[in-house]
Amino acid sequence: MSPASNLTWSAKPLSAEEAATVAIRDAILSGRLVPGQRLAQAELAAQLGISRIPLRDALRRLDGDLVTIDGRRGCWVTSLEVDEIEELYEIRIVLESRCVSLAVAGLSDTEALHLFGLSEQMDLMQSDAHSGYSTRRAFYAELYSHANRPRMRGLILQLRDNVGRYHVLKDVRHSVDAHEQLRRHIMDRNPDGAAEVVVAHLEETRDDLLATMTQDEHVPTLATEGS
Amino acid sequence: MSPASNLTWSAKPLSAEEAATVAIRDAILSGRLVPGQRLAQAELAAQLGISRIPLRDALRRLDGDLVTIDGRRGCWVTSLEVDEIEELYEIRIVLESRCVSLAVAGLSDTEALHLFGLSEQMDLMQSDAHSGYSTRRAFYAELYSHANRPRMRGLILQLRDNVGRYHVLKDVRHSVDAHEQLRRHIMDRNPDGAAEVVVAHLEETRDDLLATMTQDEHVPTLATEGS
DNA sequence: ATTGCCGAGGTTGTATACAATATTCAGATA
DNA sequence: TATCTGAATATTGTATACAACCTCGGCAAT
Repeated sequence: MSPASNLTWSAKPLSAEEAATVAIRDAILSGRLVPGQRLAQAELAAQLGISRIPLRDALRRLDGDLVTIDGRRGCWVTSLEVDEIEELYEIRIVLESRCVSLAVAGLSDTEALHLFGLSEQMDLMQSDAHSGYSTRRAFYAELYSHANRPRMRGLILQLRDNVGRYHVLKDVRHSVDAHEQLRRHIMDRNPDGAAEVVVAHLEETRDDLLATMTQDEHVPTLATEGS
Repeated sequence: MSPASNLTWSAKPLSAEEAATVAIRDAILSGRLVPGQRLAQAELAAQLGISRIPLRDALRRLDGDLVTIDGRRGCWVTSLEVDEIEELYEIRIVLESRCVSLAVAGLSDTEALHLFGLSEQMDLMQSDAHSGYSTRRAFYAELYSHANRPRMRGLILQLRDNVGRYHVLKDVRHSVDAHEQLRRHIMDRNPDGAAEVVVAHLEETRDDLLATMTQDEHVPTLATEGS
């Protein structure tokens, strides 16, 4: 159809709003902007070298997800309470169990093998926390794409990002263990087994996160303390 | 707790952006703006009596849901293909079965009775299609609020609105039937039964919609024909 | 000491004006 | 006749300027 040289979506002239959107999203996901932090339009626009108009567009686009806008009172990085995190994990469990089941059921041989290799690479190169998160996200994005449910996949990745910001650097032993089981179910084309592993992994991850949040008693709410 | 006189959220000075958001959303949900219809900023802003800036904010807020923005090429009312509608119904089934189960399980006596009466009223006053949809939506919004899952409830209502625009005036016999069964399960505090009824009802509604869409062969895609 | 009431400062919302890009239609050419 | 080119037109993106509102001090009164 088209030459491979142009398949890279080369040199798209990113608009200021799109650039601001990815910049703010990346800053929030990487932890440079912490939950509860105020997002002043003038300051952010100056930092990004753009006007307030495209910045406002970007904030509106992220509103209700990573950013919370409260009318004329301003906007902050969305801060999640313990109850909300529990609920988000519940939604993830419902959606991801279905999605991984569909994905594994429809895998071809080469696709299964590709995912197997991707999963092994993922467990090997665990450098820092942020790149590790990014690698795991890419793996699940690839895996879920085989379910042929684009809206469900988008919702899942959105929920994942929403709750992933709260994970601090922790031991990933049971994560590696779960991935090994998942690899086996992928090669065996076992949808139910894969769904069980994903559900168990999500529950464990959720409990770990809630444990650290409650014991630290450092639930970020509004963070009005300055630098 | 608080006097009923002030519980109506009285006289909130709606901003131009909020007014535009609800106006556009209502126009799309009521069918005055059909799927695929172009949304020219200048024209819409003039109709609403506001500038383009708050209108753009409103469109950005609806983007990805009821409105599709494609860079500098403009925005349209989101048009759903058959595959997308099937997927949205699949997500609804997964989420709503869980949500109705949780809601019915935690119902008090007075709450159950209140929902029972609401459901009966709903089946009696079936005036036109639009107000009927609105009434049913209010019932499910009330029912699902008892599940104490605000994010899940919001997602469900959003999905419901997204797919509800495609329903034309049809016979509602099986709908009345399903509601009667649901009422019984509500009074009996039967979560599993309620979930089964909701799933069956959603599947039937989905099949009806897909049948009319495929037989009419009038799947709205871009609708470039003028008035 | 606590509560209520201003008023200055700062932040957000909105309108206008301009720049950049997509669309369209006329005309020329194969 | 079909297709390609290019300029005119229309629409969107962005910057600046101004208006409206919220916040946070201080001060007075209970």
